[in-house]
Amino acid sequence: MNLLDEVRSLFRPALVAMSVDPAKIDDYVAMVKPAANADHGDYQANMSMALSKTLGKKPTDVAQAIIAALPANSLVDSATVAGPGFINIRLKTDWLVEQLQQIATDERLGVPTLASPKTFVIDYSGPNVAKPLHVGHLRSTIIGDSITRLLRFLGHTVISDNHLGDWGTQFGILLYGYKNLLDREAYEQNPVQELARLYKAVRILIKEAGGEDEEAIANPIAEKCRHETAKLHAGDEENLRLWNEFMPACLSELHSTYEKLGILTFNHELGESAYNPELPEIVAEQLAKGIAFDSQGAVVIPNAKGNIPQTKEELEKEDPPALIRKRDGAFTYTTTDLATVRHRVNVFHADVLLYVVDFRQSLHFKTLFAQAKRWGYTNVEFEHLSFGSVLGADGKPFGARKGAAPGLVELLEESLVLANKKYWESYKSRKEQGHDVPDLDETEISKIAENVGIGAVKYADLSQNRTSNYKFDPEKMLATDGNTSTYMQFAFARCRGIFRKANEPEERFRTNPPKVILGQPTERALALQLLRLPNALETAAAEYMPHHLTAYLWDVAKSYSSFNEQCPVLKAETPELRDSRLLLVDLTARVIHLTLDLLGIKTVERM
RNA sequence: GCAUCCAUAGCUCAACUGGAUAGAGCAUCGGUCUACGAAACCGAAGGUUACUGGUUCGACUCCAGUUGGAUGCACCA
Repeated sequence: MNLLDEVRSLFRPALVAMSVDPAKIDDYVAMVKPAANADHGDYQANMSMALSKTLGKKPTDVAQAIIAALPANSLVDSATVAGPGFINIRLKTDWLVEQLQQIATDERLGVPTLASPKTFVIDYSGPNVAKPLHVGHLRSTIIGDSITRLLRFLGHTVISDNHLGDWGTQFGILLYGYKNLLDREAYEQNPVQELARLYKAVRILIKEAGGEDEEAIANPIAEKCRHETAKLHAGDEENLRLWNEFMPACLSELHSTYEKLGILTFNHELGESAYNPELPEIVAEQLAKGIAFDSQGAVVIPNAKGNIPQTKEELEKEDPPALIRKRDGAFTYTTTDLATVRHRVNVFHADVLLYVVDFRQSLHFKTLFAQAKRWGYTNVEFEHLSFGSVLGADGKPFGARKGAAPGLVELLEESLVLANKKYWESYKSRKEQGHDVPDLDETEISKIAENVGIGAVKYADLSQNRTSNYKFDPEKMLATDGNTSTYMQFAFARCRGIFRKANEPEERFRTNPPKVILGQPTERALALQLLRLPNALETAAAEYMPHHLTAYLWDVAKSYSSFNEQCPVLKAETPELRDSRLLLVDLTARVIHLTLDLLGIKTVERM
């Protein structure tokens, strides 16, 4: 049950009755929204002003007419005209009470399952497996993880595929390092650590050899690394053997980081290497179909406009074509991405392909999607879910080339230590105040610190609009006050604390819920927020924007805190009121738990 | 040079896609605990939404231009 849709459904017949242009009714109905200001009621309808011209009446008269034409219903308490022609709607409290009772018995808390689910293939994280993850990898990984969870909860089939960078220049670096700088003993003891050391050591050598521009052709070390990569791609036996030896180590390192982050296991991890055998055939097919062309010794595909600009003048005016086979015969990531499209549609039967990748690749995806359509994938929806860069304190992006970005594992570790410290601070101050504070065992405390610490890092990122750039500020990321996961986890822990003290099984409130009494304004406000869950999830899913979930959580948790302040639960005046409030508390806990879970963040019973 | 994105309170960000008085959090100032958890609550202050025009009942949002920034632009991925 979606509150907003319920209200909107009343306006449709009213607008039809007023003979509004049928083609535009959807647009007008969409002008029913949650009230921007709670003083104006629960919902507001803004179509009267827009309609006034076509109907030739004053906006306020139009509003009156719409109100008069609303069908009989049990949910609207009052609909009044305000200002230049706004319609303010207040819902019947009795109706809210009924809805609360319904969602209490619903495992999905009122969120409907989709009538027509789709199959999504979502591509996110996609790290270079030879490098340790840094803060720049955080966004793709956790945004993708959250979108996967959300779409699945709504009922879609979501196949997650981690398109690993496992075949590129970074292996050339490892191969060069292995052949020239290896500490054999260290490698045998701990291959992952030694490979990481080699990787860093070679990067430093490259930097020293080439000065600022480490990719300069003149850089002898970089050249040797490229040579190793080329040999690998050409099937050189030794390099291939080493690649097979390195991969398990690299992957286990990567997976251990994912585990620390607490993200879902990928359904597939088909990296670049997986598609390598298909690439020659793909280029051949596209050439044969006349959708790829020889150009200057390479094979290219047209830009999104369908052109292949070649001269300097032409290239200055529009986007370049993309290479799918280089002059030297090697393939590019565009070729590989075309292979992934084919695989995801033909083998995974995707209806929608999602790519959670940095906004800097938007030109690449624009070109890729256009080519995929020319190739025949016209019934598939392509979405590049781009996100902004991670910026340093100076406001400049952490270029992958600068290599100065803080490591992800270190950041998580730092957050965890801080959360542990906060726990003991809280423990101490509560003891001093005479609270009855249980002495938890060490494993439980470290579990709490982990969930709070990791949650803080994830939430800080997910709570921002993904399209904007992201200033990496450890202090803000590790903050535990304000709009943070800690606040939500705290609200949840308080809910659970009440139930512990009440000594009541939650089951009673979920199988045979008591009648809710919405006497206090804070009770009603909380109830309304709880009922808005389906709407929040739909909004977040429609735009693949997890920050709508955090905004909703923040509203719920704030409403709960105010309620908690003003409405005693266990000491409520009557048993009926106590029951009513216990139900609200249980629902709040369930809503917070669910929404945090969709963000990939865990709750804790105590903190 | 061309293209994409961006510019909102001191700082970090919202604004449900064109609606009422542009909202939060930090930071600042003031008020709340013999306790259902103060990791909290209540309040104050803080704005010419970069600038200039335009579109219309109505613009942070759409259009044009200006300034400033980020990013991308054929053999890295």
